[in-house]
Amino acid sequence: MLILIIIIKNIHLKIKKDDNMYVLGDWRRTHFSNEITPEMNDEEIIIMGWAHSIRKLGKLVFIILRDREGTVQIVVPKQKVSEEVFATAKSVGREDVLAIKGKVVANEKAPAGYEVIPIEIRILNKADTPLPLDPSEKVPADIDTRLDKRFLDLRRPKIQALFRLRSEMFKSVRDTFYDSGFIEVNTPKLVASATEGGTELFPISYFEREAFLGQSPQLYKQMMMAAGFDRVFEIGPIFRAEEHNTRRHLNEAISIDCEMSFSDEKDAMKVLEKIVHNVFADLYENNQKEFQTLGINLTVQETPFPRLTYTEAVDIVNSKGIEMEWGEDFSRAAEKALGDSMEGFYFITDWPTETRPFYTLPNQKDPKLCKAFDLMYKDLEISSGAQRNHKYDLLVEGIKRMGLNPEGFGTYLEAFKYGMPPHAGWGLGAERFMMIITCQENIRECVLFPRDRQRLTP
RNA sequence: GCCCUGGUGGUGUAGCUCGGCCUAUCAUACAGGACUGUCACUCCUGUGACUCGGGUUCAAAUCCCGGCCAGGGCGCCA
Repeated sequence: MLILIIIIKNIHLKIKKDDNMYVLGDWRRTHFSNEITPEMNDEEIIIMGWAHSIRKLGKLVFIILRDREGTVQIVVPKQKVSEEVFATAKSVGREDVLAIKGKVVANEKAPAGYEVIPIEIRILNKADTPLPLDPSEKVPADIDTRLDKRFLDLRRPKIQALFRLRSEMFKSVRDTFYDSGFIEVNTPKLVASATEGGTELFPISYFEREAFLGQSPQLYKQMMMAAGFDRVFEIGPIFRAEEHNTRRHLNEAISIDCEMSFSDEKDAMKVLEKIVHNVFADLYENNQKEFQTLGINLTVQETPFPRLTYTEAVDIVNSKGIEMEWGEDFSRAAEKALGDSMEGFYFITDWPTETRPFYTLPNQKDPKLCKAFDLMYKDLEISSGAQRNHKYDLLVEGIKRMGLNPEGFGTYLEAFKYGMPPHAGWGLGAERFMMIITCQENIRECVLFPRDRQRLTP
């Protein structure tokens, strides 16, 4: 008889619990974890998130609930909660999605000085077991495993912090652009021809024609100068079909691009270093929490950044015992030699014209050199730019010299015939910039779903 | 594309040099049990793996060859 009663009671409990399974109902979150304080003692709140870790101690259960902003300890003492709440708490598994209505209790024994005693727990969704990787970081996982299960990897507080910083970086960049008189534009990523030369493009099928994914907004943003926008910027994807296999290359990346009229390369460099400096200053000011989570001590480098001519840089490389001819681009060994002798950000200016694309303006006095620059951080190139060639005839000449066919450039070239102002600009690799800000060795860490030579999923 | 290193439970690893005592180590995870202050809880019991193909050998996780994949380096990357 007693057994029968227990069984019936259990069934009853189970049905009641199932009623609240997966049901959000009219519950809405009242607080994120970081909005709760010990001063809220006795206040009733609703919190929602994931079961980060669970410790069951017989008649006492601790659930660490994790949301976007952090964690909060839920304590479930059998004597202080209903039988149903206690049973639900005992059934919670790691990474289950929970909604908890409960009371804040100030308690020195709790990690944050407060904890929450639940009045009702709703399991909004169960997580399958075992988890394909451990979001609580007890056991490390290879980057390959992590990227395969990225949705779970992204739950880790460190990874969340990194992508929060990425978002804040873009916000800061936009703020500085807007404050400096730039207009944000969007240019096509489906393009008709590969005539720009240089990098390999991804061919795609465009109805009955072949098209390509854009390698750079370069030609379009220059046309915006002919359009009279004066100063434009674009933040968008670029695609490069190079079979590179390194920790600092991606086949799909985000490029922060700008172009400015009635300006030379020195003006462009000033905008670039202002953007970079402001990002560091803004993140330093507003995001210490994220840097703490990542264990990074951010230092803000003052402007102006050091300027080094290409010729000076070659001398430094050679003085370090790395052989390099004037006129060559820097090899990895050369970049590393430069990185050894330079701290933080620096510019390399006055490049040999031959090493730069056709749209770069050669120096009038010494046409062997051109008005191009790279922004480096130690041994990593993060941006390159230049004053552009705004004279139609010189541009056509440049295109021919690079072995390209001017006829393939269509409207781009035409834009130079009907009133193109002198202009300059640059492109900054967002992921490489993030590598520097967050001290990452592998660029894949800075993208939600990286695309590289082998990886096309998830 | 080239060079180096590697691929062992869900995850991360030990074992490989010198083949057999491997019925494969440990941690974590997972399942069950005990526990009212955990915070990497603790304790007990249990589940779960040798990248694929070929070869050498009485015998292969271990040695050889090839494929695939990964990590690192280089090249390529206007």
